[in-house]
Amino acid sequence: MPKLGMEPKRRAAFVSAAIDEIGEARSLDVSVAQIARRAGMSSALAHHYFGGKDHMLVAAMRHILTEFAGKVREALAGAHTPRQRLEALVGANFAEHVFDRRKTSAWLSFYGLAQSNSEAARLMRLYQARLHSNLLFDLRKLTPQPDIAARALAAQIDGAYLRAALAGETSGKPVVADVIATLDAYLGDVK
Amino acid sequence: MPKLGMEPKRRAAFVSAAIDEIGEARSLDVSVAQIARRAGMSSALAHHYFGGKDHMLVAAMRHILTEFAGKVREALAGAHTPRQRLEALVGANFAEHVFDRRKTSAWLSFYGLAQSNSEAARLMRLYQARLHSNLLFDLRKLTPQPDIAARALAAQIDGAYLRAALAGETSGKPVVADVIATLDAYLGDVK
Amino acid sequence: MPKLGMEPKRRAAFVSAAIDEIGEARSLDVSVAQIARRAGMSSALAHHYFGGKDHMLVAAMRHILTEFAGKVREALAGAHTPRQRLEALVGANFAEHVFDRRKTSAWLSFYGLAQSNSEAARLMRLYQARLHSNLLFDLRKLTPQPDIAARALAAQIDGAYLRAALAGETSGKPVVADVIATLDAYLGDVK
Amino acid sequence: MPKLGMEPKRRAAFVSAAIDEIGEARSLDVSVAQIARRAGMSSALAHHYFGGKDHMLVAAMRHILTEFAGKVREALAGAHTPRQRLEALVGANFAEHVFDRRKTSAWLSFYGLAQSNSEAARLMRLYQARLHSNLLFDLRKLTPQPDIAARALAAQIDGAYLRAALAGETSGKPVVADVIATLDAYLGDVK
DNA sequence: AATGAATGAGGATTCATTCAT
DNA sequence: GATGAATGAATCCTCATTCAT
Repeated sequence: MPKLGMEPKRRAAFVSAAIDEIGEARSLDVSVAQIARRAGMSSALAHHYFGGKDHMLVAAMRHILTEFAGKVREALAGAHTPRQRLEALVGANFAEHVFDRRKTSAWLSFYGLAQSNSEAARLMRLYQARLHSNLLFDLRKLTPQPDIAARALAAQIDGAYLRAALAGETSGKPVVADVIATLDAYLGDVK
Repeated sequence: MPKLGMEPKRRAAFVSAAIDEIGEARSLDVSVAQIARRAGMSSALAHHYFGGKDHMLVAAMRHILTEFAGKVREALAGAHTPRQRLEALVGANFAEHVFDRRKTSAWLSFYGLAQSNSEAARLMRLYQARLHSNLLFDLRKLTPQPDIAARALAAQIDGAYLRAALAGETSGKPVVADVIATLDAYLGDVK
Repeated sequence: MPKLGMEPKRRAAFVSAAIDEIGEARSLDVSVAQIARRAGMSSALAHHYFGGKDHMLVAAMRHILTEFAGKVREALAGAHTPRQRLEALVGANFAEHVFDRRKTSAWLSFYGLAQSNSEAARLMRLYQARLHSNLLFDLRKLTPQPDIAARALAAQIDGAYLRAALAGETSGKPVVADVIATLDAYLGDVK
Repeated sequence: MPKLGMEPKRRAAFVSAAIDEIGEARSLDVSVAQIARRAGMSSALAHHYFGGKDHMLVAAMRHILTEFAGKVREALAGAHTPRQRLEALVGANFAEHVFDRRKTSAWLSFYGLAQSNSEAARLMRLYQARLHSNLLFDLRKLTPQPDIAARALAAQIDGAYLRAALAGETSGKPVVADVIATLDAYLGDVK
């Protein structure tokens, strides 16, 4: 059974199982054994690869973040004007792929983890910094006060995500319009 | 020994100890025994009063919410125009009393609880509904599209709170200005 | 079932069960669960009372030592001349009660524990200091060089105990004569 | 890659690493993985060579014993009279090479192993028999009661080693004089 | 020969919860 | 009403050992 070079695959399987399990349980209180069972491996192997439960959870968080960053990059690649890029960015934050029930649930749980685990906190700050910087980049070209608008939009995006996730919304579509409305308001475009 | 009428005081002591403990641990993973020790009572008594750990956590959440609602009411009582009331409302959400480190930490942890505990979810929805309705009440008098602005402000308030809490900010002051800026943007008041 | 003031009895039961278990297994590699089962209680209670496995093992070591000290005191109480006292002391070290298979086995295991556990090391030093001081007290009255004789006798006692215990001897009687012979040799009494 | 005739070297490396690891941990509770890591090989290879952890520990014990026997033989080779031989023998038991901290620590741990592992017990008996027989050989030429003196000296040697090792002494020198004093006492040589 | 991969078994420890007093 | 006593269940983690390569 044991083959060479399995580590990356096994790690990915654990991470995926962890996200599923957390998403289903709607809590980080899932046992390593449960995750391992779902991944079809032993809990001992999980420890072998990750060194501990927390490291595995952080790996799961990192995975979600990396995947999300990729989607954002794709979305931005298809946009050309600053306005288009901003709309694409907001859209990416509420895309179906991101708004999957299991992932929103896991993400909300990570807010808890980020309070007590420094590596999780670091990842959370990384996410926040990226979002803010992405917004700022294009807002600079559209308004003389890009900073305040960037902070407002970033906060609204996170808050709207939080509210929608807690409400169990399955689509982020309606929320996108709300965020764009704030963008318009800041740009002074009365509709 | 046991005095009459002690129950409310004891319950309050448990709730207060729970908030402190959660705030310090930055996690809901605190044991009933720890909370009871801090409260100066036995863990058995905690069960006697609350019927279980989760019920006690929900009671703590309810306490924070009730206290917060009182502060909001006070703040609104001192305001007269819609504009003043809105500013007071935003201010109340980031008042020092609310932005205490232990409370922000507990509140963020409750986001996790609200995902798996239906009573906690109910309280969270109650909070959200109140915030939205408070915003809407005054926005109605100021703009023809109060709904979208209310949703935007509510989301920004929650998101900003989240970001500030995660960043470990000790004051909510700077954030207030950001939210008011969005209000101005929606009202078309260019500064 | 739970009664008040049970702690001392329970602790004693755990300690006794621990000695039996260690003695039977001839090793400190016994699980807390095994000890608890033998004591008729749960392993959780063992942790409640002792705070951890090592603390329980040290308590067992302390128990053996305390009991032994009592036996020595008794033996010395019945002796009057220095010579009688020395013989009584040597006899006490190899008395049947002390030479019980389970206890010798546990004691040998404690030599291992004393290497890595500082509290066990402290107890071991206490035992050694007591033996040496007891020997010295009476040798002072019998020889001009009591120190060297005390060290010799103490070492022989421990070494003989070790050898007999490893050999699985069930009686310490023969050994007593050997130690007394050394005493005689030091006192210059040719037999 | 694998070279021929490597087995003896690899085995020796494992044994040496095991002694070091046990000596450092001051306990037999060291994992095969730790030992293998220190030896620069895989834990699987350790099993391949020794067939199991206990066999490896016994091999380590045997190694210490064999090495020690060699030192004793060397020491005896340089001595000519019975008295010289006895002094050389005692000296060898507390020579620096033997009294190395890691080795005393490992040796004390082996007392534990000898209680539950029959092969280790056999080795321990072998050591004891050798010591006794070496002492007896020369004592026969010096005293009419060689037996009792041999037993006394053997016990004192082991006991003194035990006490010195537990006390963390780094030199066995002082102890040698004590043992010789007992020899003198038995031979009736008053100093 | 040598190892990375994998696991089953077991261990200490924690904890919410129950119950007699 | 209040608590010390007690536990069953569960958790994370470790480790000796096996096996395909």
